[in-house]
Order: sequence, then structure tokens, then C-alpha cells
Amino acid sequence: MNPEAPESDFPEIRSLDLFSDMESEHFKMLMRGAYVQNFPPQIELISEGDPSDFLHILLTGSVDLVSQWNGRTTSMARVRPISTFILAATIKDAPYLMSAHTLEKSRIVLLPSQDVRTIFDSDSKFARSIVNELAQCYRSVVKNTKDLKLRTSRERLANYLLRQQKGAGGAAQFELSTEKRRLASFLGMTPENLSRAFKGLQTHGVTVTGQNVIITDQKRLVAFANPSPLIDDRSI
Amino acid sequence: MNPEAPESDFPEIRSLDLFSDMESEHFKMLMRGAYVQNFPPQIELISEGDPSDFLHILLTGSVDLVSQWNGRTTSMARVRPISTFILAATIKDAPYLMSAHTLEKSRIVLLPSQDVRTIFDSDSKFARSIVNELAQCYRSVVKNTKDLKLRTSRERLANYLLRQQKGAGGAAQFELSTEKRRLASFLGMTPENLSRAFKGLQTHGVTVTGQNVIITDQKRLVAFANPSPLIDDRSI
DNA sequence: AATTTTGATTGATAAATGTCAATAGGTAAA
DNA sequence: TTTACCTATTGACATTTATCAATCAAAATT
Repeated sequence: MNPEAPESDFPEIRSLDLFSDMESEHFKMLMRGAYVQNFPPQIELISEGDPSDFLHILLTGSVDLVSQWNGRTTSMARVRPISTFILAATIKDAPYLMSAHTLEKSRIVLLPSQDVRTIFDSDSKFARSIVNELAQCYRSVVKNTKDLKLRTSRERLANYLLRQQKGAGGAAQFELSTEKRRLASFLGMTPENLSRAFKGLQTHGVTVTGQNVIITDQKRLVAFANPSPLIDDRSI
Repeated sequence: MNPEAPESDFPEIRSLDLFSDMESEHFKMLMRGAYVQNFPPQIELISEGDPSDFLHILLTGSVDLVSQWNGRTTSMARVRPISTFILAATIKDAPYLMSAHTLEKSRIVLLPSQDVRTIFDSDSKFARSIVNELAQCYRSVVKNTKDLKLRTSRERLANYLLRQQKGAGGAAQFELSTEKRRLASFLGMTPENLSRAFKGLQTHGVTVTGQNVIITDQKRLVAFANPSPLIDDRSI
């Protein structure tokens, strides 16, 4: 690979599904306008309702996407490296529907939205990748809606734990990757109710102490949670 | 316009945002493989989990998209003419996340998913349209999630009525376009609870008799509903 | 180490929502 | 018309979830 090529400066980005197939020249153009910044924790990166000037790419750290209405707040999603966020707003040149703030020290690439739209129009490989990414995002939100509408809070927690377990390698013991109050908000319940949901899962094969989760009875938990690939398998 | 062109056979489809910009030759190819069918009411068009063989376009009638889990069912969306549905599954060649059934006699175009994907790859205008459509769909689902997580059932109903009113022209009186039990399911509540929510809105400027809705006090309803463009404006 | 702050948990209670059963009303079929 | 069926509504009650207040635990700060 040519060491002069800009992709050598951004190998993590170039290797993302979204950018891996596009033409080298176009990738260069995109990266010429890119800003890379380090943000401390608890920084408001973008605010709900603002115009979408940049496509964001999280390189390290983590970001919470939240929405507000009438003084209430809910966590909509957790972004983990390496992935983009707020792609749809960038594409549509429409206001952000969610706010984003860092949870830890985070390294983030900002790509001017206008550049993304321009290159999209002239690079069909890039266009294909954007469509795949958007379709994936859409299906994730649909699955989340099904989770919210079809399950009780305890069932949502049980299935969340099974998904986390899978993501952590499948062992019976793993750590929660999230503060409990944020997890509660993401799952659509209060922190108090999350505590009670954890207690309620004790009889279904789960023990939690602090961040530590132990699935003491996998079969029992699966029987209770009844996970479905059409809700819980985030890869299809 | 050339009367021989196949678009003359499908003017309603050609005029859809999704197809209006694509090359004539590609549109012809798409339509060559198209089936147009009339379905009676209450027909299951597609089932959750099935492979997505066709992109569907609703020409007349109406379609309900529902999802199930553990014996529970919820209405995810209502499709009205003229629009496509289940685009993301077609693009990703992934199983449907929702079932679809007709609510009334419906005329529906079926486009083989493989054709859509093939032409997508060779027509950048079509690709652009698909991206716009997907981004729109994504944002709609996000708004719906915000509605579900941030509002009580009564607040959801109040805002739904304001959106319906706007869609019906803005007059104080309009008809519900949906059976109440389906509306209840779509709004994420039981039919009983919907009845009570309607009653609860009487003191906030709404009177409902049968399908007939009268906003007796617009200001009062708006004050209670507190609609937000970032949830309720489905065009941005 | 002591203090302060923050998050988690618990108990008591309230509010929201769901379930069940009964009834009313309207529509469609016989 | 009569009957049958389906939907909507209502009341009583159960369950789920949220709220409030107090306490506890852990982490951060002084």
C-alpha cells in the first residue's frame, strides 16, 4: 500500500464497512476535510435539533445518544468504537433527532456533511455502503421498538443480558459495560425498577453484584427471556 | 413522453420519489419483472421471518405492519398509498422483521428484490433515492421510539390526534382513519386504555364519538400535547 | 483519613397500564 | 327482521411501573 496515501493516516476509518469499498481518491477527499479531536468525558457533542454539519466517527471512548421531551430524558443508544453516528441526519441534511455526549475520553473524527453528500453522489461503492449501513440502522431501531412494545421491563433486561453475554464471548460471567442508571434509561425504565428487575431475575438464573453478572442457570434464563433472532440478533 | 415507454403503464410508480429520478431503461427493467396483484382484505402478504423476495408497493388500499413475540402482537406501522414497504429487508437481503396484511382490498406491485439490488448497483440516481427513503424511514422509527419512551399513553394519543388533524387538512373536525383497537396497538396500549385515554382528553379539548373527532379547544389540546417537530413532524 | 459526591438499593406509596368480565352498540349475515 | 358477531366501552381489580424518601456503598476529593 502506498505510504503517501491518506488512508494510511486513517487505517481504522478506511477499514470500516462504510468506507472500505470507496475509491481511494474519494476517500482522500473526504479525509482532507476531516477533523480529528479528543474530547473529555461528559461533553455535549451535538444537540437535538441542531443542523447536521458533520458525520461523526467514534475512534475510541464511548458516546451516549439521548433524546428529550417535556423535561424528560431517555437514552436511545450507546455508540462504541469504531462506528459512525447520526448518518441519517447527514444524508438528509436534516436536524439531529438525538443529542450525543461522551461518556469517557473519546477520540472522534468529524467529516463535513456536505462532503459526504457530494462524494456519495459520485461514488457508487460508497453509496452502496451507506445504504447497507442505513438499512442496518433502520432494522436495529425496528428491533428496539419490538423489544419495547412486546416485552415487560424484566423481559427486556433478561434479553439484554443474553445479548451482552454473547457479545462478551458467551461465558457465564461477564461485566456490565454500562452504568446501571444509563442501562435503565436505555431499557426504558427507572433505575429503581432496574434494581427490582435484577432481583426478579434471581429466580431465573441471574446473579448480579455491582457490575458483575453471573448467569447461574443459562437454560432457565433462556427459557424466561425467550430471545428471538428477529429482535435480539443485531447482525441480521 | 413516449407512449411506448413502460412508465406509461406505471405512472403512479414512476412518480414515486423512489423511482422518479432513475434512468428510463432501468425503470423498464424493474417493471418487466413486476407483478401487480389485487388482494382481498385480511390477507397475510408477508410473514415475519420470511426471506424478502419482493419489494412491495401499495397502490390502493391499506396495509398493517405487525410484529409478534411470545404470543403478543403489536401494530408497528400503517402503510397508505402510494408507498413502498419493507425496503430495508430487500436491500439487505435479510428476513422480514414485520408481517404485513391487508386491511382493505388492496392493489400491490411486487418487485423481485434481486432486481432492485441489481439495478441499485448500476443506477446512482436510484441509489440516491433509496438512501433518501431509508434515511426517512430510519428517522420515522427513531421518532416513534421517542414517542414511546418519553410520553404517557394519553400524551401519545393527544399528539397522534394533532398529527391526524394536520394530515386531514387542519379542520377542527375529522375522522379517525383507523379502527380503535388497531390504533391502540399502534400507540402501544390496550383498547380499554385507549377508551380511557379518549375520555381523559375530554378536559383537554377533544370530543370523540365513534370515528368522529372534534377538537373543541385547539389551544388546550396543544398545551397538553406539547408537540415537538423532532417527534411529530414526519416530514423532517 | 476524612469528607463529599454520586450512584445503587430498598421500602412505602402512587400512578399508569393491563386484565377480566359484563354490557352496549353497531354491522353483517341468515 | 332477527340473529350472530365483532368492536367499543365500562367497572372492578391486578399488575406493572414510577415516584419519593431514606439509606447504603463506592468512588472521588480534600
